[in-house]
Amino acid sequence: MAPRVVTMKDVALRAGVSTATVSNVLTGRKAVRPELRELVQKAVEELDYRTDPAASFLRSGRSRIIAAVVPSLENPFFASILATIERLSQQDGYELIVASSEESPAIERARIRSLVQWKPAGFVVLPNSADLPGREDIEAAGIPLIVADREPEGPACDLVAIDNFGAGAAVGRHLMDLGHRSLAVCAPFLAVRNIQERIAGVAQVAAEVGASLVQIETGSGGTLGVLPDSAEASLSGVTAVIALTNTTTLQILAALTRAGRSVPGNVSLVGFDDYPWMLVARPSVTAVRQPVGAMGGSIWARLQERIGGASDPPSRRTHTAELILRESTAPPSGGVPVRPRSRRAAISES
Amino acid sequence: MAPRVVTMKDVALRAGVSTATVSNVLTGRKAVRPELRELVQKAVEELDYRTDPAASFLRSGRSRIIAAVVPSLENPFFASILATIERLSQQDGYELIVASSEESPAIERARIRSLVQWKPAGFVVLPNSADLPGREDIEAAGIPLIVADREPEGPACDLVAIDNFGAGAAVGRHLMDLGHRSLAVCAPFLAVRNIQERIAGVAQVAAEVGASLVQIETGSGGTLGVLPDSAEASLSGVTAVIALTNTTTLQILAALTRAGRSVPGNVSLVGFDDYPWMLVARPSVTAVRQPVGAMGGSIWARLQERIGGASDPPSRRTHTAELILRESTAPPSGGVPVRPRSRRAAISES
DNA sequence: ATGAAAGCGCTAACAC
DNA sequence: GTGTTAGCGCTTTCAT
Repeated sequence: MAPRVVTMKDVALRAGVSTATVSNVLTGRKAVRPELRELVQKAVEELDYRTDPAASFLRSGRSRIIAAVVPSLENPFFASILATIERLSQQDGYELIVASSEESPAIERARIRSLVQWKPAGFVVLPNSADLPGREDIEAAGIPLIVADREPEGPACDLVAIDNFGAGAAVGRHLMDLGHRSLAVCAPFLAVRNIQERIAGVAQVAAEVGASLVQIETGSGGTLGVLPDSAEASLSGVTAVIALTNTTTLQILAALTRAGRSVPGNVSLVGFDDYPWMLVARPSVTAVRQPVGAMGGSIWARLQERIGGASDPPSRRTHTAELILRESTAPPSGGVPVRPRSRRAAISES
Repeated sequence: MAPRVVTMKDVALRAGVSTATVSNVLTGRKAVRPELRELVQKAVEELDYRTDPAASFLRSGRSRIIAAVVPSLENPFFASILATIERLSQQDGYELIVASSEESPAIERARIRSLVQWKPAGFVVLPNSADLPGREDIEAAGIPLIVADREPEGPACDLVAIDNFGAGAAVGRHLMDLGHRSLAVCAPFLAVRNIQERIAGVAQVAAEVGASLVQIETGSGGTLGVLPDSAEASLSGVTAVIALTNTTTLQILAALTRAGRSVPGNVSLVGFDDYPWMLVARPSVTAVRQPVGAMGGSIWARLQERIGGASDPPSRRTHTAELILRESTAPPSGGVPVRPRSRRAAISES
């Protein structure tokens, strides 16, 4: 079937050197005289030799694999970040193993444990909860780890995220400027760090002008699942709703529509994450845009440094989100805007 | 760092058997006396032993990895299928390596070639084009391959797809029933097999009643990229537009909105793939729903059979798509529907 | 700077 | 049915 597979020995033979030298040329871990180096490279070309990852993996105890664990492969936010990491890591000769933690800390831990077996060159984890179970497994194996999106509790680790507080504050400010004084924030789960920070941002701005703020937990039901009764009730008392995740944005929009409330006439809506459909929705949706491409880039950049042996203290890389103003936000019925609107508003610097 | 790693020898020692027996218990490739079997399992538990995939991989020449190559990780259609495969394969003890072919046959080939190195237990490819370059590499390595979504030219292979012709026909019938006689179909590229089949389905129904049908190629520009002028012009002459992919659906909806054409008053729209946002768009979008979960399930089921050694001839598994009727389709201005509408219409059986 | 040789931990032959 | 043994192809000492 396979027409005889080319091994390193064949290359060594053809180049007239030892396998050790071939290995040194290929891995670059030891200097080789330029002439031999070229001889080897020529032989590699001619034979179309490719390193057997299995043998390399077994002997060196490390694979050219990057392991990524995300809460869901279907959520476009995670998918975009994975796409960027796949593209970049692939260019550097790594393959990407993906695992979904299905929004469950227990699964997250199990998936990490089995991925550690593969001794990947690096781990990228977007945690479900503040725990990050499995962190010890990764660290015990001495594998570099970059955490993104949500910051776990415990000792500092390399983190890539957005300025959640700033994003929340920008949304709050926008709504205050429009004259809203009665807000609701919604998320599947409120007890997550990034959600808490977004809420804190909104809350600070609201407090400055004495606006009220209710917090609504929608649970992890299907995207368009029915909201809890209490949530529906809370929603009815406010003039503006802030959806703190992309799934919540659709959920709330559907709920408001079902309840017959016109947006933005009756209630304003701000969404999280910016997607093409928000432009074709009627009204188009004002939303916070997270720079997913840049985040993926930062994750890979930092992971590369760690794989390369960087041992500096853990760093936090914070990206700036941007509020995209569209039609779903307007002054409350009878209210008046305090300041003029611009089409975009940068949220913060980092 | 690592507190001494548990090897198969340790397990053998503790259970008082040979490593071969341990291996046989673990892989199940050879029968082992029940008592010993239990002894080994106990030792495995107690020592928390896990097979080193590197060594197993090197020796057996096959890894417990599934390789999946898709045109894009960000397109939700592909993401959903990957999510299902990840979940199912993970349950059976495989890890999933994903690769994006970036809609390019050249990249597709390159990615497949480097993945073949990992000697995965199986390949899943959703091809970019009719070529499926890289197919030889997979087959030469004797690795089972399941192709999905688009059928490649050349010798038959295991395929999982939808009944594209039936889907197109159902859409066509729906629009004919509403009284439309001037249609347009749109896709990024028309020269793809599944797109051609969808068009053929529409065309057949259109021909039966003498309706006109124009084909528009929108190119692979950004989702909401501007349409070519010729496309805009073609669009202006029809009373109904059928978007044949999910990206096209958004593109066309945006273009129609930009052109100030009301949907469905001025023009009807049918989309492809069914997403939550289609429910909150105004008007909500009539669309063809592909059973992505079931397709992922079929892919994994067939791949498992092949991994298990099944050598029956290549099979085609065709799933039935479903037309979800919503607000974006209506009789053309001044026209009258020929038959009453129902909320759903099954497209075909398979 | 280079080569010789020793395994990495496991599975597949083979002998019993 | 079980144990013994020989590598899988590479990377890594360790001499030279």
